[in-house]
Amino acid sequence: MAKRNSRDAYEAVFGALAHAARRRVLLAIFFNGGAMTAGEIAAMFAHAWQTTTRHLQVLEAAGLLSHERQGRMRVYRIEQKRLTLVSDWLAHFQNAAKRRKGGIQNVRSKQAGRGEAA
Amino acid sequence: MAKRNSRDAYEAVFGALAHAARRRVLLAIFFNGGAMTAGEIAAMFAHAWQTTTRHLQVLEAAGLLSHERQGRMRVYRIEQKRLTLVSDWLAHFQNAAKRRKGGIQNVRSKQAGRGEAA
DNA sequence: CGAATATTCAGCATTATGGCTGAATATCCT
DNA sequence: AGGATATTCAGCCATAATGCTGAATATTCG
Repeated sequence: MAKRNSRDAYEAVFGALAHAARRRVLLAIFFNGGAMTAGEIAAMFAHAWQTTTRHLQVLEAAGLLSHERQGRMRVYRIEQKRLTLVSDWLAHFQNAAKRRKGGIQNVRSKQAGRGEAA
Repeated sequence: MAKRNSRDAYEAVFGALAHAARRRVLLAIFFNGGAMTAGEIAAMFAHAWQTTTRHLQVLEAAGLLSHERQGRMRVYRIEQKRLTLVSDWLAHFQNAAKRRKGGIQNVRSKQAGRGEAA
């Protein structure tokens, strides 16, 4: 319970990617074949293992990682598909069609009512 | 002085994208032709204008926006090129070559010394 | 000039984050 | 069983991030 697409999905994914250590974890797991044990991951950082544990939880909560127990160790696997959420978001900016070209020139003369839009 | 590529560039950009309001600002400006006044942007949100001002500063510090004064109003323009930093990062995961396939199977049997690597 | 408009700057309070240390759990080995 | 190994859980603290309100600043208009 925590990854129903859209809504907070973006929130979780972008939030997870906001920390260098977490981005590093994803990259490391990826280049390691897609999976790594918690210990291997924790060993990459200078901070306490427990701190990494928390990062792993954030990544997992965002759906970017999943884990599976293997004996007494825990293997984390990267969920690449989840990253498409980011590329999808970026894709918006590719859509040159919807861009209402002109911008700056006709910018002044608007500025009217301050509506709300949560 | 604060956007020498790499190092903190990723930090700044991913950090800026971590907040929904800021992602919304980028999208809005983009679909508005690439530029919008501070007031127009602030009007999209339910929170105080000053709060938006801060978001705009974060985005600008990350190099995702730039501004220019136009009379008594300030026009913010989106710096799309800066977004390539994100797609570049995502591209790593496309490189199927470097992936050392196999993963899980040979995962146990490692777990050795905990080195540091800030 | 003086009022109105458009915006940012400053400082404050609250909440979120990230890192630490000390348990607690679950396996594995002998 | 008892100890070592692999990890997470809990709770604490310092710092960062967000949102708010009250100035302050620059520009335009009558």
